[in-house]
Amino acid sequence: MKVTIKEVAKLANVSPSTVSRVISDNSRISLDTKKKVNEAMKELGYHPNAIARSLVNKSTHTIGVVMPKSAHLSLANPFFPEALRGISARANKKGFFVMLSVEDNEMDKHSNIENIVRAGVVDGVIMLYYRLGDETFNMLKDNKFPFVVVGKPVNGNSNRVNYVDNDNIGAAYEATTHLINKNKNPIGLITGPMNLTVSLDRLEGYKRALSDRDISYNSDFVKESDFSQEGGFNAMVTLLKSGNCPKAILATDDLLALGAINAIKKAGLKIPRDISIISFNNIPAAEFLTPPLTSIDINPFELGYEATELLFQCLENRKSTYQARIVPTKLIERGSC
Amino acid sequence: MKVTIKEVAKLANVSPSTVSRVISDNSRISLDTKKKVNEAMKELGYHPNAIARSLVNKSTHTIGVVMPKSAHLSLANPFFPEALRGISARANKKGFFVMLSVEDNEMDKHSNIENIVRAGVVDGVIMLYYRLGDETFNMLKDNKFPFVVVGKPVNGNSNRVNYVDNDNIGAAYEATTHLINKNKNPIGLITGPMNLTVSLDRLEGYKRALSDRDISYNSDFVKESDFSQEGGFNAMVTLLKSGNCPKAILATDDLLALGAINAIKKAGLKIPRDISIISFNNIPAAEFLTPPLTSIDINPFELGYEATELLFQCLENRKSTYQARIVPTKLIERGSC
DNA sequence: CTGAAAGCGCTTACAG
DNA sequence: CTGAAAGCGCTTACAG
Repeated sequence: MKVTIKEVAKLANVSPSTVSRVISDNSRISLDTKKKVNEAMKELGYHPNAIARSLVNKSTHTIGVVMPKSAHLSLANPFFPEALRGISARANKKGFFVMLSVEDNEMDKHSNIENIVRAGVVDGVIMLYYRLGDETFNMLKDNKFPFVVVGKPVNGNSNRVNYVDNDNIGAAYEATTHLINKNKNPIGLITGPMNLTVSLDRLEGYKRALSDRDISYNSDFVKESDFSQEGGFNAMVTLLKSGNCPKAILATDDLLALGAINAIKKAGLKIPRDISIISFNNIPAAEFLTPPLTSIDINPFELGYEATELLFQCLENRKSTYQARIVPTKLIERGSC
Repeated sequence: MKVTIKEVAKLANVSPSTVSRVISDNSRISLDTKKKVNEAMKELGYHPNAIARSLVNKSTHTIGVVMPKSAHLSLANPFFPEALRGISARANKKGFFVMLSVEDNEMDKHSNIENIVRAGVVDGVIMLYYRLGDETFNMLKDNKFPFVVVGKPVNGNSNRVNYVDNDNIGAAYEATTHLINKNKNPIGLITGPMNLTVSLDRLEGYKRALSDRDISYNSDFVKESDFSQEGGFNAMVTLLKSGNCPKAILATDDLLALGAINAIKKAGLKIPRDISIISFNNIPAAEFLTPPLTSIDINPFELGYEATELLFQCLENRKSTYQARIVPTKLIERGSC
C-alpha cells in the first residue's frame, strides 16, 4: 500500500524513469530489464499510485455520474441502479473509476458535482436526467467540460451536446396505438413533471398516435404529477371524478401506474375490463400485480453503457462533434390492457 | 478549471505558501493578506486541485462503496439505491466524494475494488453486503484498510470489524411471532443464500420464535434460494407439493415473496385465507399487491448513513477499536397475514 | 535502450 | 505573520 517507484528502482538496479517505462509498457525497453523490473514489482507488491499519476497526466481515469435529487422518488424503480450497472460495466472494462454524485438539496451554494468538477477529480461526467434550465447542465456546458446526458436535451441544445436516449416519442406512440387498437377511447395520460424532456416526448408520441387515428386531443385527459405513487393516485382520482373518465391510461412511469391502479380499484372498477393501463419502466413487480401490468422496458442498463461509451469517445477525440445514440425500447404485453 | 495557486499568488503579491495558508484558513495570517488573497482567488475563479492536495496529504477525501455482483438480482429492490443515498448524504456533508464499485464477474484477476484500494484513490470503503469467505472482505482486512460493512460479519470476525446492521434475529423473531399469533402453523421460511449472514440471522430468529412457543423446528419447511422471483416461486412450489404445506410463509426478501405469491395464486389458493405471507424490505409495490404485502422496513437509508458515519470515525481516531451499530427495523402490517 | 532533471499543483516544516 | 525550499509519487522531454 505504500511502496513507491523508487524502491522498485533500487531493488531492480535501474532508475525510476525506467520503472515508469516498464509500467507503461514502453516499447524501447529491453526484455531483460523489463523482466528484472517486473520481478522487483512483484516482490515488493508494488502498485502505481493513481493520484500521482493523475497529477502529471492531468487525467484521473474516473467519470462522475450525477443522479437527480428527486431520485429518491423514483429511485425505487430499477432505472437508476440498472443504469449504474451499465456505466460500471463499461467503465471497468476501460479501467476507469466511477464517482457518484447524488444531488443534495441541503448543500450550500455549490452542488456536489460542481465541487467534483472544479476539484478536477473526474475526466468527464454522465448526467442521468435532463431538466429544463438545469444548473448542473449549464455549468458543464459553460465550462466546456466533457459530458453526456441520458435523456434528450431539448431542441436548441440537442445538437450541441452528446446524449443517449430512448425514442420516447416512438415508444409513447406505440403504447398509445396499442391502446387504440384495443378499442379503448378516450385515452388518458398520466405524466411526470413537464420540465423533463422525457415527459415532453412521451406527450408528443401520445398526441401523434391520436392524431394519426383522427382522435382529437383533449388536454383534460392529461394529468401532470411528480413521479410518485401518490401522484399517480391523485391524478387518477381526478380523472375518475371528471364525469368523462378515460377507458385507458398511459402512465409515464410504473410508479405512477401503481398509484393509478389503486385509485381504479378503490373506485370499484376492474382492469382491464373497465379501464386499461400501460406504463413505462417495467419494474420487477409488474408481472406480479393483479392483473399483471403491461409496461415498456426502456433498457436502462444499455442506456448507461452507451452513455459511458459515448463519453469515452469525447474524451479521446477532443474535437467537438456531437453525437446522439438511441437505445431501443420494448413493449412487454401482459394483462392490463 | 486550470488556474493554479501560483497565479493567485502573483496577483495577490504573496507567495504560494501564503495562498495555501489562506485556503486552509490558517490562523496566523493577517486579515489584510487574507482579504487580498481571497479577492485574487475570486477574480481568477480559482479552485484548489484536489489531486495535488491528495498527493501531499495522503488522503483523497473519498470513500469507496462496494456493491455485490449479485446485485442485479436484488438491485430491483430499494435497498441499494437507498443505502447509496444515505452514504452520499453523510459523505457530502463532510465534503467527501463517493466512488462506486460494482463487483464484476468479467474482471480479470483483480476486482475493481481491489484496484481502487491499491491505486490509493479512496481513504476507506463501505461494503454493502457480507458473504462468508468473501475475497474483498479478506483483502481489506489483510491490508488493515479502513472499512465498514453493512451486514454482520460472522462470529469470529464480528468483534474485529466495524459494521452496521439491523437486528435481523430480532426482526425475524418478531415476524414469526406475528404469524404464530395469527394462529398460522406450520410456518415456512423462504430464504436467500445461506452464505450471507443476513440469511443466517433471520433463520435464527425464526427458530427462536418457534422454540419460544414450543413449536418444533422442521427443516422441511425451510427453503433456500437466490434472491430472485423465480427462486421464490420455485421454493413455494416445492412447499405446495410437499403434501404438508405451511399455512404461513416468512420470506427473507420481498422479491422472494413476489415469486411465492405467484405460486400460491397459481395453485388456486387465497392469501391470507389459505396461506399468510410476510417478508423483508418493504418495496414500494408492496402496498399495491393484492392483498397488500406485510413487510419489514429495514431502513436502508439509515444503514448507509450510519455506515458512513462509522467509517469517518475510524478514519479520524486511528486506534483500532471496533464498533457495531444497529439500525431499527419496522414491521409494516398490511393485508397478507 | 536508459538516466538525470524538471515538473504536475499543492502543503508544511524550517527560518526569519 | 510570511517566504524559500523540499517533497508527495509519478511521467516525460532531453541527452546520451
